[in-house]
Amino acid sequence: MPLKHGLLGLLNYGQMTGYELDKAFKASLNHFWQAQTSQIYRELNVMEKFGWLTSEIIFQTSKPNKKLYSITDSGKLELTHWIAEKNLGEEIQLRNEFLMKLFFAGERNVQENISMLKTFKSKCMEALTKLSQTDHSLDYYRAKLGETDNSKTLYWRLTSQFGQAYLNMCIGFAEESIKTLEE
Amino acid sequence: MPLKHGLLGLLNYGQMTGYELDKAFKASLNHFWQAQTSQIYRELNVMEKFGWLTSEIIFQTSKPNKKLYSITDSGKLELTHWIAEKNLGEEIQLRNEFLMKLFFAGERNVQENISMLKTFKSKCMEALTKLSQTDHSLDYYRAKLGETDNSKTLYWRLTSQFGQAYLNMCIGFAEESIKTLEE
DNA sequence: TGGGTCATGTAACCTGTTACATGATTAG
DNA sequence: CTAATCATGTAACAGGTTACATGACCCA
Repeated sequence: MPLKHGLLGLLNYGQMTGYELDKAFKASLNHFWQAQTSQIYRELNVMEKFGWLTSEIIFQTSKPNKKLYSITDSGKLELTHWIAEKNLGEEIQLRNEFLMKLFFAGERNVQENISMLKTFKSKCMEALTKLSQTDHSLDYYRAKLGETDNSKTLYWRLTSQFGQAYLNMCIGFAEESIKTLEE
Repeated sequence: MPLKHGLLGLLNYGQMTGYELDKAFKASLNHFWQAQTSQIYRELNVMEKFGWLTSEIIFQTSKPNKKLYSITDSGKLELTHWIAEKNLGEEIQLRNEFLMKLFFAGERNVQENISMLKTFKSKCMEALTKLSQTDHSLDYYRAKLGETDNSKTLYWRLTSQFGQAYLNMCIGFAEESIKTLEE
């Protein structure tokens, strides 16, 4: 359950409301996992029932009240167990709708497919730009956590490097494929 | 709906039963999309209700009866529309549980993380071996379709090349990351 | 006065996963 | 005799998506 564990991991850095979690999630984990705001609120309820979290309502005037979540000891255990799971294997599988389209692209003429690959390439280049923005928000969160050493940010940076390597690979693939089709 | 359209695409090559579709799916599309057998049967029912397919029951002695599906004109239209959709964008997003674990790996000691990356690397190398088997089954299906030209198999091969490039990128990433952590 | 931020969700639906069920034939 | 192949699913549950609702405050 990667979404639940992602939320656990973020709460392990400190207490947060659902609203803040949603923003933190989208600023840090979004390039390799996506979640809707509504889904995050739903999962938080479930996780509280599991005993992984506790919540406390903060009453506010001139702003809506909010619910501050904290990770419990049981939640911390769950997080470390999940990280240590030896299940790596299904987790590496690709699920890619673009490749599904490409697979069946033989139904169309070559020109349309070249233009599809060009669109793909430019989307990847856009995404690459956005990823560097993720790096900036990592710096922001590191400052917020008052991290002096690299123990956490090192791994954050690794995931972002993976994202970059992936997108560069996609761009290279698109270029190669376009060349092949142009022959 | 990539699964429905993947099934449409396969049926567009010729009539098949659910059982045969399941095998064809797993032999050709599985490296970028996964589906359970039960899900395939369920989707076929839905697609028939949509009018994308028709089915005919083949009675057999000494073997269970079977249901042979054929794509309709409306199904063919749907397939080509879906391929031509200009939505490329969400389709390129990564969803990777391994990266989620890596992101939060700062909670553990470096040795455990190095060993996780080594496991990751060896799983990727295994997957690379399996992919070359996919190439063989593509040859098998090409022969079955009696394809003389490359119009379809060219695109099949491209998706397989993408898979190879992806896995090689993962292996390189793992090696680099292990080096960084060993410092 | 209109749009953005703050802050919470519910409801319905679609898609994916897991577990289970049946039962004959055929190849080693 | 046993395991695989053939061939079909159902049921329950988990996870993801889409659409909608509420309402005050603040800034331009």
